[in-house]
Amino acid sequence: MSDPQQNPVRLDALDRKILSLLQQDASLPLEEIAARAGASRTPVWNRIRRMREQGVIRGQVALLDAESLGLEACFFVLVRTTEHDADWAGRFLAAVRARPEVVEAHRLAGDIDYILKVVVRNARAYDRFYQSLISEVRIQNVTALLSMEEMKATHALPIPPG
Amino acid sequence: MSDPQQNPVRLDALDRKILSLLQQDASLPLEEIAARAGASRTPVWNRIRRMREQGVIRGQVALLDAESLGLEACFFVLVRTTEHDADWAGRFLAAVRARPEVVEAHRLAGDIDYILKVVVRNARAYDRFYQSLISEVRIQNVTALLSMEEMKATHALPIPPG
DNA sequence: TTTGAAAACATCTACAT
DNA sequence: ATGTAGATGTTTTCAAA
Repeated sequence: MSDPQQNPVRLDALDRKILSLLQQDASLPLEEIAARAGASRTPVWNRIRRMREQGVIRGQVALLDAESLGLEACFFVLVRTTEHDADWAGRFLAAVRARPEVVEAHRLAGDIDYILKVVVRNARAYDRFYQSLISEVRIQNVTALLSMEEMKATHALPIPPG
Repeated sequence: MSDPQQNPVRLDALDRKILSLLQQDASLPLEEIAARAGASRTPVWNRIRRMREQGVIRGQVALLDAESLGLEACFFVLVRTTEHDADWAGRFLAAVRARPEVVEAHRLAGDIDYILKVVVRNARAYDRFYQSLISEVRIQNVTALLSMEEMKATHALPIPPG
C-alpha cells in the first residue's frame, strides 16, 4: 500500500504462483495457498506482505453478481469530442468519476477519443445516463455498443512468465 | 455459491450497505463492516452467508497492479465477422477463453459483432496475440483501440437503491 | 440483536537450515 | 533466503440468551 506502482517489480516463480492463486480466490487460508504454491506458510506470508507493500497487490474485494443486483445491461460507449483543452478534459473526467454506472473509462489513441464501460439496469437507465452526461459536458459524437452476452469476464490479469 | 444468478434477489438497505462495503474492501473485519453498516456481527454475518449462497456474492479476489506486472498496454478490440454459424461462434469463444490476455469479451448487438478487452505487456505482445487469434479463427475486420490512460477503473458495481 | 466462547486463522518471532 | 515451530492476538463461526 505504501508504494503505489513503482513499476516492474522483480517477481520470481513463487511470487507469481501466489498472485495467481490470490487473484482467483483471496479467501483461501494461508496454509492452503502455501500448499498449492509448494512452499510453507512463513515464506509465502512474507511474500504476500512484501507484495502488498510494493503495491503489486492493491487490495481485496468481493465480486458481486450483476444480474442478482438487477443490472442487466452493459454498454461500451465510444466518445468523440472536438474539444481537447485541459478544462474540457477535466470536466469530462469529473463527470465520469462521479457516475457509479461508469465502471471503466479510458482515454484512447486515434480517432475515437474515449471509451466507457457502463453498467445499468436496462436501456432506459442507459438513456438517462446518456442524457445526463451530454447535458454536463459537450460531446461531438457518441456510439453505444450494447452487450448481448458476456462471453468472458475475469478480474484476473495475465501474469507474464519471468 | 449454490445458486448462481437466480436473478433479482430481494435485498434491503442493510444488505446493500454490506455489499457496498465488501466490494470496496473485503479484508475488513466483520466487526468493522457491522459497525459501518450500523448493525452487529451476527445479523451481518448471516446476511453475508445468505448472499453467498444466493450467488449475489460470487467470491473474493485480490486485485493486482497491472504496471507492477509489466502489463503496460491495454487494447479494446472491435471485431466484425461474416460468419454467424454456431460452429464459428464456438471456435471464437474457445479461442477467446483460452487466452488469458483477453480479460473481457462481449457479443454485441449491431454492426460490430464482438468487443474484447486485451491486457498485454506492450504493442508487440498485442500483435502476437492478434496474429495468433486471426490464424485460429477467420475474422472479417478488426479495429484495435489503444488505451493511453485509464481514467477510471473499478470492480465495484453500481448498487441500485431498493 | 446482543453476548460469549470455541475453533480456526493470521501474524510475528526465534531459531535452524 | 527458506523452513520449522510455536506464541500471541484477531477473527470467524456458532450457540445460547
